[in-house]
Amino acid sequence: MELYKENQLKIYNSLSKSKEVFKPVTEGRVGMYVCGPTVYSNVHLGNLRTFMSFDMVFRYLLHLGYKVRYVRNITDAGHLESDAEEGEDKIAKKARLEEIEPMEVVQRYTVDFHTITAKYNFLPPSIEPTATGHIVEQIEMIKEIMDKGLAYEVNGSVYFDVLKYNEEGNNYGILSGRNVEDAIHNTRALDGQSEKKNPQDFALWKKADERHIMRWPSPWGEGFPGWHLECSVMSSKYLGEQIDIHGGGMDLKFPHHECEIAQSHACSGVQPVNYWMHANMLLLNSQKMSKSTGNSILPGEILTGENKVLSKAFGAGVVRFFIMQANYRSILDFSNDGLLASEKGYNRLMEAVSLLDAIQTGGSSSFDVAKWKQECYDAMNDDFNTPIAIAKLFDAVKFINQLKDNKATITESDLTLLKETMNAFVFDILGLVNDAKDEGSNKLDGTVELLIKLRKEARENKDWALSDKIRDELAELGIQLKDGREGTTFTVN
RNA sequence: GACAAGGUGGCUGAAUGGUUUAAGGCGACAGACUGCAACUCUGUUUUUUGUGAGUUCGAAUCUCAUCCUUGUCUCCA
Repeated sequence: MELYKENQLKIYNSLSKSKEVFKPVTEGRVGMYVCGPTVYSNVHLGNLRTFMSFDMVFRYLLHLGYKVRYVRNITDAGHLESDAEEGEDKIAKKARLEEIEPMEVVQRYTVDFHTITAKYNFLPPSIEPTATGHIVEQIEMIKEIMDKGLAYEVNGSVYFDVLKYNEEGNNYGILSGRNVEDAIHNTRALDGQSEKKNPQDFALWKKADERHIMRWPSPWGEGFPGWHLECSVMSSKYLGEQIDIHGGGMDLKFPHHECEIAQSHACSGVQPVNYWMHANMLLLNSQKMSKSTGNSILPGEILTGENKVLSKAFGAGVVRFFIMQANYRSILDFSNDGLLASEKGYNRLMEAVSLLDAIQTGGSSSFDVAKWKQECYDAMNDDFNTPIAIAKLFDAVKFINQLKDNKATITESDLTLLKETMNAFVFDILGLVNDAKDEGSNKLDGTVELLIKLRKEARENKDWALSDKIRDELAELGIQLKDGREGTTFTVN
């Protein structure tokens, strides 16, 4: 029997602002859409956290036995600059600065994005559609919205008529809690000579001026699609009119997701998303990340240590563990101290998992493995509460260490259950990787074993100066010797 | 200004009315181990939940006020 039948998953729905029992449209299948990266620069660390949260959601749904179609788009059409660079496309701007083709920029940062997500052990989505690959569908959707009378053309651009949409009994603002009247007051002063009917209307299609490189023909002339349209188009194309889960960063709630709801609802007449999930933001050293103040770091720079923010390089598994120790809906403070603490905890967890293969079984168990297992699932079923799940894993770590010291006992069947559950949660669900695993080569092993042997001889001769020299200099190289009852072992840090 | 998400121990970070005299990780302290350490293990430790009122038999959890942080305010993940 599939695990989802015995686990009642609850998800916090941003739309209702409450935890709801998860019930997919089609039993046993889940359609999930997550707003993907804009590929005109390296993926932002905060963005990576969002994607990592949904990678965990994807993993847990798969673990529960759902057939999941996970769609995460690539925004490669670029968007307008919000500052004085009027009418210029972000990707086109970058391309001009670097004197290369726009699609070259797209390609470079798409590859970078895939490289980074692979390093952080993300599962690839089921479909990764691009905005530029769906221009035809986007034009079709605009036509459909115009046919319903909810969009209008001005000078080669098409805008969504928000006021009319609301007059027909809809609620633009249903997700973000904003009301349309306030929006008028807040934007009127800034938006004097707009060609829009109302300031809160948003663009579905934008006319391209001469300088705009990325452009496509349309019934309204040459132009490019509005930012919000691609997600409506691609989610309905691959997941249908009503999808189960739509995810993204908190910052996308308004206007992006609000506009998505309006566009999709205008076409289909139904609420397009059953469960809206929003991952919270990330701070760096208790402050917002900003390139201009230097308070920023790229995901790749964490792994190499080439940055001014952290004292050393950290493995992808450590970073992932650190992020999973916080709830996806909480603001997370990324810091050197936080990572150092997580690294220790992470190492303890991994050591315990490694120990599982060498455990002796007995006639009884001094730990209720079945109950513990259920508690792990209960944590995940409660809106993917990974911090609690990890706390539970450390209950098992303590037990495993007691087993190693023969201070606890376990039966054969309980050990099998313990191993299965630990591996499922640590590797399949949390997606952690054992950073240290593949670092030691045979040559290194042999060399260190030789030094351990020399040190052992020195110690037998009470030559503490020599034995300490070997120990300390190896430590400086990142090789830590561990003197145990049955001899000396080592780990590579 | 409006809307949204938050403010919990030395740090990180759970718990949304009573089984929590606030989980787990890190740190600190003590013991075991060690030639001494480190590692590891075992045990102990700290806060009364931004501030001020209120509701309740009972509040971190609900209400009100106030301060602070972060995000967003229409083409910026």
